[in-house]
Parts: sequence; C-alpha cells; structure tokens
Amino acid sequence: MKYNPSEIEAKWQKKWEEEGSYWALDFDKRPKFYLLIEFPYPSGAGLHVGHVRSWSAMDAYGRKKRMEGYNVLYPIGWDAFGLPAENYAIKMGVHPSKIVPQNIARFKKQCKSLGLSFDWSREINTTDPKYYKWTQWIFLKFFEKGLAYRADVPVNWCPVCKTNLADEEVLADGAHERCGQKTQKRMQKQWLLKITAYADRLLEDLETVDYSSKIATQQVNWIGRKEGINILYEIEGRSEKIVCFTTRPDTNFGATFVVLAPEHPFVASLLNSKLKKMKAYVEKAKKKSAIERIAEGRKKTGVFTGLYCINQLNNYKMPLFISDFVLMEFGTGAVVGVPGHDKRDFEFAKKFNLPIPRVVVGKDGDTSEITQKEQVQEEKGTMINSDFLNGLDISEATKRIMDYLEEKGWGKRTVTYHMRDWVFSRQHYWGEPIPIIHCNQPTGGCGAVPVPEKKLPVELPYLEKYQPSGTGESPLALALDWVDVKCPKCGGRARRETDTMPNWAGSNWYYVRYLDPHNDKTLADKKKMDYWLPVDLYQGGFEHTTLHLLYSRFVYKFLYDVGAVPNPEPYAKRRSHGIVLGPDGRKMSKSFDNVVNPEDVVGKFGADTLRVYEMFMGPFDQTIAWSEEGVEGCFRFLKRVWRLSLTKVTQEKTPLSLLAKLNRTIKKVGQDIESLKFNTAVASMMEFTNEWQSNKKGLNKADLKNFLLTLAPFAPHMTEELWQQIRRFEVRGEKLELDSLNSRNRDIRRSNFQDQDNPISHFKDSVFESIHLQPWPVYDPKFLQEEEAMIVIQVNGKVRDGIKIKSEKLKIKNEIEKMAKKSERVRKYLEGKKVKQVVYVEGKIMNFVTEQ
RNA sequence: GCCGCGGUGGUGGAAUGGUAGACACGAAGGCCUUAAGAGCCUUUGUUCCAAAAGAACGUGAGAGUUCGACUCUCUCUCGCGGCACCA
Repeated sequence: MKYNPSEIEAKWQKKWEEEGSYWALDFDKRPKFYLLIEFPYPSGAGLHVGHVRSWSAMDAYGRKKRMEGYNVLYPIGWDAFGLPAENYAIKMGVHPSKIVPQNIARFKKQCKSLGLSFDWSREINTTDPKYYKWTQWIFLKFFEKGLAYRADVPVNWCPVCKTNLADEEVLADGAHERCGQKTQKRMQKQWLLKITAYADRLLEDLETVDYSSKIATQQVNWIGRKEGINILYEIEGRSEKIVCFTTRPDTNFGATFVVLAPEHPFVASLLNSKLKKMKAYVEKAKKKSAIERIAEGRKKTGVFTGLYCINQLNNYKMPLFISDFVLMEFGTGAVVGVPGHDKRDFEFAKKFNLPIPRVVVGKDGDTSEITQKEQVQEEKGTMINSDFLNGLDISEATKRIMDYLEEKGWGKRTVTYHMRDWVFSRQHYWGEPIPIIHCNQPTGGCGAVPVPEKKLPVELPYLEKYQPSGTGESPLALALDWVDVKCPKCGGRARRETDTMPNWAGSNWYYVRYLDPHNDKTLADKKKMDYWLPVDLYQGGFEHTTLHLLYSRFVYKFLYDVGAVPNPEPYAKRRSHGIVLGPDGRKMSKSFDNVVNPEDVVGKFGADTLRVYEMFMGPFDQTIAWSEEGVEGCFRFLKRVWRLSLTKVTQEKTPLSLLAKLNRTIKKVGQDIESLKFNTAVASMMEFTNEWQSNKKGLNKADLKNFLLTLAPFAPHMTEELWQQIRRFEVRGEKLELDSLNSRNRDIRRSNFQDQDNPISHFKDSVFESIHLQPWPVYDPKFLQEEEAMIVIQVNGKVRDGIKIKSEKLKIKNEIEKMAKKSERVRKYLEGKKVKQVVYVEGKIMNFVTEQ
C-alpha cells in the first residue's frame, strides 16, 4: 500500500476533531502542563512556515507530554487588532471588521491541515467585544491605581499622510516606511502606563524564572538599571541650582564644564535675556527630531550661557553650556563634563577649547596630559589629581565620594533606568477604545472619568471612514454621536476618549483568558487560574523579548497586585526559536519572491513531512534558510518508515543489535525533545530506520509499536494510521481491550461536557484507540550497555588504533595496556621511545605519552 | 561605540575536554525498469601516492592551559541581531 499523506491526514484530522482528542481538562488529577505559543496576528498573507516551525515543534513537545501522562493545555487564538490589519484593510478597500474574520478563517483552515493538537474549544479573538471587555477592565484598574496617566509625549508625525506613526513605521533615516517622506517629532497628549514603577521587580524576579540567558540578558539591558548620584551645582550669581546625574562621581575633580539640554527648564528662564545667539540655537535644536540629531553624527554643537557653575570639591568655575547632545529624557537633562574620561565630553571640550585634566591612571600607567587621544572611562584605574581620592581604586573612590557628597548635602544617590513608561494610546481606528470619558465643563468638570465597570465593554463603533483623520486625532473623533456622552460622575456633557489601545493590549494577558474563554464575570475563574497558572513553557520569537515579553510580565505583576491572578510571574520558562529565511537566505518577503507557503508544501508532501522537516532543518533556536531538497529528504524518510512498517516486520524476536539501537533511539529522542533539540531527535530516528532497513531480519511487532510511538509526536498522522493497521490486525477475532488511559480520558470528557452542546457529548464508543493516548515508550537500560566497547588508542594524542574490549574488562587498565602494545599500528610509534605516562579513560581512550 | 550570538566538508548541520564531519542534501557510479518515476546498493573533508596500504593536514586567525581542545582562557578578525550622543 502506497503512502498517501493527503488521504491519511484528512481522515485523522477529522477523527481527532470529532472526538475532541486534544481538549485539556480543567482540574484533572493528572499533573498539568500549560504549553503556550505566541498567538498569531492573522495577516492577509496567511500562515508562514515560521509559524509552522515553532508550533509543530511545540506540538511534538506537547504530544510527548500527554503520552507521559500530563494534562496538557496547548491553546490557540487570534491577536487581530492593530495597525497591520487596518493598513491591510485600507489597501484592500474592505472594512477591517470584514477582513479580519476572513483572514482568521484562512489561518484556521491552514492550522487544521497541519494536525496541530490545539485545544480549539478555547479559541479566543482579541477583537471580540467579550474579550476586549476585559482588556478595557485591566486598563481601568491601571487608571484606578494611578498607573495609567496622560502626558505630552513626542510622536512621529508624517506631514504627507497626516498621521501619527509607530516607531516601527519610521525608517532609520527618519522617513516614513510607506511614503518615504521625512517624519517629524511633535508633542501630543498620550496615555502612558507606568511600567517604570515595576522596573526593579521586573529585574529581580528574573531570578525566579527559567528564561534562556540570552533572553534574560536582553531584558536586563532593556530595563537598564544604573546606580549613580545627582550632584547639585550652584550657579555663580544666581539662586537656581543645576542637578547633574552621573554614574562616575569619582572623576568629579576632573569636571570642567556643565551642559544643559535645550529643553531643560532653566534654559527657558534664560531665553528672556537678550542673548540672541542662544535663543536661536535653542529654537533650532528643539525643532530637530531625535533622528536628525543623530543624523548629524557626533559633531558637537552648543552655546555658552555666560554663566558658571561652581564645583564645590575644588571651587573650579565650570562654564555652563547648552547643547543638543544632552537629552532631556535621560537623567536630569544636565550633564557635568569630565572630558578626560568621557568620549563625548572630550569631543565637546575640544570643540570649545576647554581644559582636559586627567584624574584616573589606567592600566597603561600613562599620566601625561590628555590632549590628542580620546580618553574613555576605564574599568580599572587609580585616582590622581583628586585631593583626598588620590591613590584609590576607582570603585573605592566612587563609594568614598558618594558618601562625601551626601554628607555635605551636595548630592543624593539615585537610580535611573533605560526603560521608559509605556505609551499606551494610538490615534487609529482598529483597536480597543480606551474606556475613559473626559468631562471638561467651563467651570472645571470632573476631568478624566473611568467608564463604570458595568458599562463595559465600550464597543468600537462601526465607521465607514476608519482611515486616519488627518488631524492626528483618532478617526473615532469623527463619530460625533459616539463621542458625545454624559459624564458618569456629574451627568454633564462630556466626551469619550477617542484614542485606542496599541496592539500589545490584547496580547498582554491572553494566556489567562484561555483558561476560561467564555467567562463574562471576570478575566477567568479563580480556581481555573489556580490550577493552570503559571504557563509552564512559553515559546516564541526572539524579537518579542523586550516588547511583548517584558511588558506582559509587567501587566501580569500588576494583576497580581490587584488580586486578579494567583502568582507574580506568568511564564515559568521561556525559550525562543530562530527565524525561517527564504531559500535564498534572505528574509521571506513578497518583494524578493522567496516566500514559501506551507499550504503548498502540505499539498505536495503532506503535513507530517512539513513538520518533520521544520524540526530537522537545524537547531530550533537558530535562523535557518528553507531548502526544498531538505523537505524531500524528510519525505523519503517517512516513506521508508511506512514501507518498512508494512514489510519488514516479523513474529520472531528482533535481532539484538537492532533492539539495542531501538532502545538507544527511544532514550535519545525523549531527552532531545525535553531539551528542544528536535533536529538531533529526528536524525537519531533516521539512523534507526537506516539500520532497520539494512538489517536482514526486521522488527518484531511489539518493537515496531514502540518505534511508532517514538515517532508519533513528530508525524502524528502517519503513525496513527500505521498504529490502526497493526491494531486491526491484532484484535481480529479477539476481544478488544481499550487502553485504560484512553477510556479514562473519555469518561472524564463525557462527564465534563455532558450539558454542553459540543462534539464530545455525542461521543460514541468505537474501536478507535489513538496512538497519542498510549504511554511514551520506556527504554530498557539493559540494552543500552554494549557487550564490547571500542577503546581508542592514541600515541601522544594522535589516534593510532582502536581495540575492542569486553565490557566486564574495561576496568582492568593493565590488560588493556598489554593488548594495545601488541597492536602493530601502535608498536610502530612506540618503538625506541620511552613511555612516560599512560592515560586511560575508562571505556573510551588510552593515550601513551612518550619522551620525544 | 555598547550588549548578545555565531564562524566546522560543495550545502544545512552533528559532536558531557576523548576516533571531528552523525543525520540530511547535493554529486559520482551501479542495480531494478521497455522507459520514466520511485526504490535499493556503493563512494564522497583536503593533500601526497597509478592504486592500495599508509601518511600529513584540517573546525575564522594567532597564542595559552592540557596526555589530549570544535569544546576551556586570552588577543584579533569577520558575520548576524539588539540598543545607541543613556551622562
């Protein structure tokens, strides 16, 4: 019988769906395992082979876990709000509310054709009002706790498209990615979430979770915690003081100037003066976008204010400058310049001919004056020219001077972060409306008032004109009858908030909703959360490490604080996967014409082949280019297994060597799946198949079943079909005994879902006994030990021979040494030389070291 | 500039400090077949040698530790990803 994947796969997919084979059971006694993949954004392009790589690998992982007796939850849903959907809708000329369901339908069909063991009964969709009701509820909680606030924030504005842009839409040179025009920064009131209030906890709690070091490091860097000190400087002849943040106060005896950001509040007070030059500089600098500032390179510009700050340490008069290399958003917006030990300060000092004293001697011991070469901060060094700090190591000096400055009241230790508060509003149509009402009466009004919880969800109104408004406001502002409401507090005339949430909003908490997708009283039932949370393994793209992953941790921690979820960290373990590139090694893109469509691959080779190939193509966490030839290799492998399973099976015992290989394979595949090394797991099964093929006899049926069980997580359809064929053969004329786990599951399912209208309540007994409900095969350690071991014989580290030694003799070094010395090939190299040392590693290697 | 990851045959890659190149692709030769397809068998890191036997070389470059290094340490180099005038 020929291997016909399309027929087999359709048949089993239907069967699994009818029987609800992969539904997870709440409160089941088996240990739970919550396996999560990032739910997709259902784009118009359909499923990407990159999705398939991650999902089929996790599918194999989850299937094995089920076979090991875990109650596995492997859910799926749709992250369907956001700018890409809106842009796609504009491009197609169809309303997003129509386009999105179409895309979802297509994704769903494609997913199902892959035989992924998702629990479809828990499917969610972020654009469903019943879902985003709770996204809005979370926002209200943030507002209630004072963690959602409004502030003026610079936004990217495209003057041609008349719309605000996300940072992702602005190219490196400041151009809008779609129209190519230069964007501008302009200030606009936005909603922000105070993630910085959680910075320390987000950092500290990384120690309580199992993230790969790459991921953890990137989160640490993103949070960017820095300890330093704010130093107060008096301005000569003025009452105001300037506060500068620095992480290196040890070098403060080398400070020769102070620089303010153009946006610094003190600068504004200076502009009333007659200094035209200064005014012109500040105005010019403020107009520049951040991108333009960078585009100018590192050339320093600036203007002298005519004022001096006093360095209290040595009473040095430091001229006060304004320069746009200093950023208002970081630190205090004022920098004390230590040109001897900071590259930027050095450049600035050169430009304005300021002195560049040295206060640290680096490891080269150079004490000369710094004039030519750039001097950066050393990691190690000794202080000079610094009064009471002289001779101290820089880290000791830092502590000493911080204490000193604090004692004197000149400074205060402080901590800064790279991470900023999270801009949480968008001026776009296709998102969750922010549930706030603005009550601004001429007499004052109530301000920003939350929509009462009972009135949630605030449904997104259907708008014919959903395109950007052209004013920078959300298009919702044009829906006057929607905008116009009464204030929930005072009943006066008020206006709805017209901004919507970013596409991250719905994906912050979706994994909680899977636990109880239809609950209309709360996010999810508390008992269900207690049972399932935290997520045991969260698998996703590396590109989401700082945005989605960090931000959703923040949201979860907040929910924990308000008592809405049971623990402080959502994901116990996080791993990421590599990207799948086009066959040409470039990122898959329509413009390169190198996109591989999983549907085509399934059509040609079947889902099992696609799955096996995507796991075999290379290390799971590494970026890999697609290879059509590689797919064919995996197709050959499955065809070979199919053929051998039907032809090379015996009633006799499996030959010992083949049985040993099988047991080693079972062990290796099990370990490799656990450590996400899917490529070597597949390779070891190929190795086994090759031995099976070349073996004269073949596999006993019981052993064949074990091999099929091992392969089942990777190629579920084909193994299921073969399993059924074997079972049919076995039960012919016999009384069929249902596997206990299988029948138990079925009973639980039936009782759990009796009252609901779903396929499982119509479950009928059948002889069907799914391979995936069989226990994961157990290898027998007695087969892992080989009777003989090959000992490699080296002379001076070079391999000269290998000798076979009976296992029980491996401990006797003398005997092995004797045997090795008998070998012609070894003797040749030992002749006339004195053996100095004999190294023996049991069961592996013997190395003769001679005198040269 | 900073942080992170990586560099192994013609290609994708494998290798707890212990026979480098598993497995797969590609290529070459053969079997089967009227033919095609599919399948099966053999060979396949480089160099030396007519060939075999054998030997030398070989994991980006250079040094170090070690009886022994793709693996550990240091310096450099190239490539990829992230951040970036962050004080």
